[in-house]
Amino acid sequence: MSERVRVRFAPSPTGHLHIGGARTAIYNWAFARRHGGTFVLRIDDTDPERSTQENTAAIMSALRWLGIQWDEGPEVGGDYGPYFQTRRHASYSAALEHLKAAGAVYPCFCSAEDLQSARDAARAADGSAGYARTCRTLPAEDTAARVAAGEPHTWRLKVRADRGDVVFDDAVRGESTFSSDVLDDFIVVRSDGTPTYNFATVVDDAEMEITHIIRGDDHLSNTPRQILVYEALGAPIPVFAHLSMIWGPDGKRLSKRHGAANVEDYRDLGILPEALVNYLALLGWSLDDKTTIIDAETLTASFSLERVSKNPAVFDAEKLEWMNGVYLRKMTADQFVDRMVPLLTGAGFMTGEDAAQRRLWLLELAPLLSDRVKRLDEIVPMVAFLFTDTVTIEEDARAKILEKEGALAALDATAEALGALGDFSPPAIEEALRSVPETTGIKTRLVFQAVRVAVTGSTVSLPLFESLSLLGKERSLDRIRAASSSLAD
RNA sequence: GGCCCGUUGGUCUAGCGGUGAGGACGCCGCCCUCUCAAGGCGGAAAUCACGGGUUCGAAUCCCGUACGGGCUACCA
Repeated sequence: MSERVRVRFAPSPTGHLHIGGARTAIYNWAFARRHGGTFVLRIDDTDPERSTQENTAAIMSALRWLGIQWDEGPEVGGDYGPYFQTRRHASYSAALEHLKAAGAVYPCFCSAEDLQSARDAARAADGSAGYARTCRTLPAEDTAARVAAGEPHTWRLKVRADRGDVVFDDAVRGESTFSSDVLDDFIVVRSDGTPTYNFATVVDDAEMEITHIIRGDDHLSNTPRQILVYEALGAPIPVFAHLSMIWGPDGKRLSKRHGAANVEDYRDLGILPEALVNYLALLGWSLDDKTTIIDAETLTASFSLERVSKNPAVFDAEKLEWMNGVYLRKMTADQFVDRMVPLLTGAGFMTGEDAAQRRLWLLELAPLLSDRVKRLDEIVPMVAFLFTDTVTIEEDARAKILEKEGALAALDATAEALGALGDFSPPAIEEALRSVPETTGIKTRLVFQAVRVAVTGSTVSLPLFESLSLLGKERSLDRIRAASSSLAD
């Protein structure tokens, strides 16, 4: 592995960036960084039906959001472009010509329908499914004539009769062997002249001098075919590393059926990119026996294929959220405020201008939030009471607290104590509030809860003294008095 | 059906012939405490899928079985 490392992430833009794809990208990226190699992004858009530019843009923006920078690829360029398969036809036809000249490929005139029925029959008979090589033995003069006459045909790879088993050493799963009799003469170029996936990827990977192919498990069975293409092309065979799948809780491949399955779903839920990268990095790879929080720097300094686990992993959204909370708590107040401002303006609580003017106020609010939030989207409901003129008191909060014996007296006494305050700082408020139980004999717990309900509308809220201080004296008193008079009725 | 791959607490994992099988999430309890969190401490939770070997000794090595997954296209 002393050669220079070149790896690639080659998504097909048939959808947005999936969690599984994101992990594959992270592993490739980390591997490249670890070895001082090159990480290339290539868009495998050879499926014209489902590939869209919108998806390509979404994938790239998701990667950038994650902090996964590619060294070569769309928008950044590189010496091995173009980086879209749809623009690489010249390479594929050149490769095909090369194979034709070498006699490594032959035309097949079978129709898709015939192939299908032959396949069905073969499978029913003996379980085999490969192509019967009907056209392989056609005389060369005839096939040349038919091709020249424009008869529809595909091109198939002529697997050498003496090839034997295909054996390769997968960097994560070890030695894998595929028996030669499951290797049929598969199609490399379709009747419309476009390359099949197994052909296009190999041509590209060979031309781009990719040294390590780190990809999903679902490509494991394709690997022997691809090795055959490398051999036919006379290109060096890269190291393969197959990553196991990411499952939903039901043991099926993670998908939209399970809820959020795309990177941007998690972004919208208020997950931090560094938390998602951390979580995915450790979903199938480990640094040692205890590391659970790992930053990008450590990851890119220590990632290794040897420590990638072979078994599939169930995606645990709860653990991701816990981890997100860890990152949220690690942020400084300034960083946290930067993250919350868009949410507050988005909720219509304040304008960007307000946010700038009230920066100090926001900085006081931030630490109250960061300790009790796992996702950014929990912030808005938690702070809503600070941005409304009045507050709606929850039904059972009213029944459970305000209608209790002594609550009314507690509110009145609190209004009085607070009204006398000049300094409306949390410590001053605390002192005033603590005096209420002393003078009235009402339990502290009831006093505090009554005030909390009156001011926030709920029995659960941010810390009381700070909440009152942030709300301001006037609004706090208004709410306490309003609750009191509603009770007096 | 055929071919491949996988199997350590509910989940992610450590382990690479001799451990009381370690950590994390989640769960439960206690402490802290103005509610909720956060934090601290403690606990329950794994016959290492099962059955055979190999070995003085297997979660670790070998062979089967079961279960799960992937591939089996002129999709990627």
